[in-house]
Parts: sequence; C-alpha cells; structure tokens
Amino acid sequence: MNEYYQSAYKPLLAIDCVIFGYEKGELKVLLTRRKVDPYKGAWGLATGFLHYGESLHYAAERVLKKQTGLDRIFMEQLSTFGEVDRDPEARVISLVYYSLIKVESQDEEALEKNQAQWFPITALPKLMFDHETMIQMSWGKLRRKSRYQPIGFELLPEKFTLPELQSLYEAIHQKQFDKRNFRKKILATGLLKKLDEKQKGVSKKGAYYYVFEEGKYDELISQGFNFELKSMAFGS
Amino acid sequence: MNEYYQSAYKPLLAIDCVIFGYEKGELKVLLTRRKVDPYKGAWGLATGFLHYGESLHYAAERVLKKQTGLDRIFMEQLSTFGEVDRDPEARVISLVYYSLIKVESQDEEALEKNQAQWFPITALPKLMFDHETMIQMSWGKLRRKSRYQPIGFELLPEKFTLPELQSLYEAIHQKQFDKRNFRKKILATGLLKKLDEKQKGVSKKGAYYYVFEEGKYDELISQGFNFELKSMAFGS
DNA sequence: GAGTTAAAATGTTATTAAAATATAAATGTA
DNA sequence: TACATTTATATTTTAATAACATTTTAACTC
Repeated sequence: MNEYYQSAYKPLLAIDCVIFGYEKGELKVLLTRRKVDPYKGAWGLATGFLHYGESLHYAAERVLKKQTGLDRIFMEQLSTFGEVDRDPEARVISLVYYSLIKVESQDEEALEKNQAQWFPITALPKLMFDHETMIQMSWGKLRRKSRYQPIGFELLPEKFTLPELQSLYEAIHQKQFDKRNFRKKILATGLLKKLDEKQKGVSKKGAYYYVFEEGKYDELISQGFNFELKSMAFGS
Repeated sequence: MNEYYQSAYKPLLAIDCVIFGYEKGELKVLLTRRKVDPYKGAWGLATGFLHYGESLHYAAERVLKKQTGLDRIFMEQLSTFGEVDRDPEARVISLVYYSLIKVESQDEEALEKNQAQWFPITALPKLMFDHETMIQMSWGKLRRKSRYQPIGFELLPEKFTLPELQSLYEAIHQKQFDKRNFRKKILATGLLKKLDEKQKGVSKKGAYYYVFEEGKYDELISQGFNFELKSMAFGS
C-alpha cells in the first residue's frame, strides 16, 4: 500500500439500523439501551462498528441478527451521517440501514439480552446523537417507497387480510384511506393470492386471508413492468 | 476515548463525485484520469479522502471545487459503496455524491489541471473500480428526481428557452416528449418566469427566454406544497 | 415585398386513472 | 328471525394524462 493510501485519515465507521415493525395497528421502531460509557443507558438504534474484512451489507446483517435473532431481513441503505461532532466522544461516520421485520417471528430472547424495546413511531423516547433524524428519514423513505413498491408485506405475517393490510398502510402514512379504493388498487396489482380461509374472531363476517406472491412480483419486474410509475393513491 | 472506540477497525473513507453537465443536447459526466499507481491513468470519478475534522458534506464540496473550480454546486448524497475488494489496493469505503453543474460557468483551467474531460453518458470509457455502477445509479436517481422536483434547471444557464428545457429532459430520460404537453405541464408549476427577450439565431421565429424562480419554489415548499406528489409525465 | 418555410405558441379532444359515492353479501348476536 | 357490523362488489364523478390540430412569428427566397 503506497503513500497515497497510507497517509490518509481513517475515521471510525458505525452501522446503525432502524428496525421497523408493525404491531397492534401501530408502526414501531426497535430501540436499545447503550451499553457503554459515555451516555450508557441512553436509547438508540441497534449499532456496531464495521469489522475488518467485512462488506457493509454483511455488517448490517450482523447487527440486525444480533439485535433481533433474525436472518434474511428486508434491508436497505438509507444514508450516511458524518457531522464532525455527531458523536462527541470520537469521530464516527455512521452508515444507516433501515429494515422491516415481521414482529411475530422475532427472537424474544435476543430482545431481552439487548435490553431492546419496541416504541410506536409516534411516541419515541429521547434518543442519543442524531438517531431521531435517522428514524424520521427512514420513515420518510418507507412512506415514499411503499407508494410505488409492494414493500409493506415485509411487515405482516405470511397471511393477512385486506383490512389488516390497509391498517398497515394507514399506520405508515398516518392517514385514512377509502377501503373500497384501497382494495381495488391493491388487487389490481395482481400480486396478492386469495386463500380459501377466512379470519375468525375479529369481525362477524370474517375477512379472507391473502398471501403476497413474491414469485409473481419478480416475474413482473423481470418483464420490465415498472411499479415505480404506478402510483398508489387510495383516495381520501 | 475508551476501549469501545479504541479497538474498532478503521477503514479509509473516500468521497467520489459524479458530476453531471448538459452540453450540445447531451447529458454528460465529468471524468478524470487517476494520478497515482496502481491504475495510474485510468478514467474515474473526481475523488478524495475524507480529511481530519471535516464533515462529509464539506469534503464533497472540496472535491467538487478542486475538480471544477466551482462553489455552491447542487449536490446530494447517492449511496455508500463498501465491497471488500472494490479497490484492490486497500480497504476503501466510498461515499458517493452526485452533482449538477452549469457547464458554461466552469473553470477551464481546473479542468485541464485535473486532466478532466466530459463524456456523454451514453458513451462512457472503461472506468476503474465500481465507478460505472456509481454513475448509472446516479443517473437513475437524477431521472427519478427530475420527475418530481424542478432539478433540471441546475444544468442550464440562468436563462433558457422551453425547447432547450425539453431537450434537457429528453436527454435525461432518453425519451421524446410531446412539446405541447411538456410546455403546458412545465408552465403549470408556476416556477418559470417569461422574459421579454427572444433567443436569436437558433430558429426563425425565436423562442422566449425563461428563468427559474427559485424564490417561488422555496415559497411553495414552505407552504407545504408537495411537488413530490405531482408527477411530471409529458405524454408520448 | 409577397410567398414560402420552419419552429414556436396556443388550443381542443380522447383516454385513462383517481376519488367519491352506492349497494349487496356474510355472519355473529339479540 | 331480524339486526348490526364489516366485508365485498359495483358505479359515478372528477381530474390528470396523452394524443391530436391550428395559429403565429420571423427569417429566407424569388
């Protein structure tokens, strides 16, 4: 390695993960208490430093796995934060990923071990550093993305009803949609498969369960079908 | 600084800049030849390592200033690239910014000094590392963004005609638009001010010049007006 | 200097998507 | 058995997009 590389400044690189979940009709974020001084005990995002020989993507998966016990999580880069004194203790560049998990499939043990806790996105505690900004930006990205891509399914169980899916969208957008228009638009994508089974115990009539057909989605994408251009506005 | 920070691995952090320009009806990218071994002389993006005590944003501005001689350039973070062997010589994490400049206002001297050269985006030379991917992703972001935000003006001179603006959009999207619909939509935003002056020497009739009213844009944004929801499709 | 030409500017119609509104069907409960 | 609730389907209205037609302007030609 020559002088060009040798002489350059090297900052610390942290991976911070915004973990979204959906529970009891609310969009939630998984937070954890900081384990080291200074600011020990402060609420913040799941985090870890990049390790030697590890790709960014892999590092994010490692942090997520440690926090939730889950593998193969939907995950995407948000942005990189690098204000000089964002961490007053040292110069740390933070690469932020946001992820969507199915709350019911998470590892309770991992949660407890990390002193992690779910918070409704509308009622977050005071957070350390710039983590509040990271969460708000992630939420914004989730809102925008969910309008053009079938991304919400990552937050729901395998099978779900249309009223449940609508509630999720309403939690993400903090806005009521018209149920008739919502149903029409969602079904028009052709990405949902109706099951023969009805949900029991929630409503009198009972709503049919649906599953998201990932295969069909991949197929349409590979055919050059562009969901990004089909907006998803559901009326009032 | 305690053990938690002290023991962590520190990678190199590079800032790579995709610089877009518009010239002679074509969308172009400013490239430069690498000045150090290995791969000395290979084409690539304007680049620089993060300096001690410098914010990411500032570092990007520094790299841009050095390459183009220009200040106050429109600039936005694209993404961060961190495959382990993306630079075979050392572990370098690359933070990519893309920027839009007015070609006619650039500093020719800075160009020459950096052995920099404009390439049409449709005819790029072989590029080092993952720079080709960075450019393609930036172009994608520019395409998406230009549909929802009045971003194209950054690439044009202060005053421009509507046919010129349309040609720019066509270069960005690699697609022909209907001139009547284009004009209607663009003017409907209320962001353009017609000047009394006509362009001479290009067409017989001559097209009126317009300027982009940044003030009006900021005003609408601050009033909560959301351009992001107003799509900009221009027909055929 | 009247007629020709090419591009700019303005205007209209058809099509499609979104929003709003109306009605019917299923099932647990009174 | 009728009542209430919410699921499911269908229709109308409105607005946005796409497609198409005409007029205006000024340089150029003969």
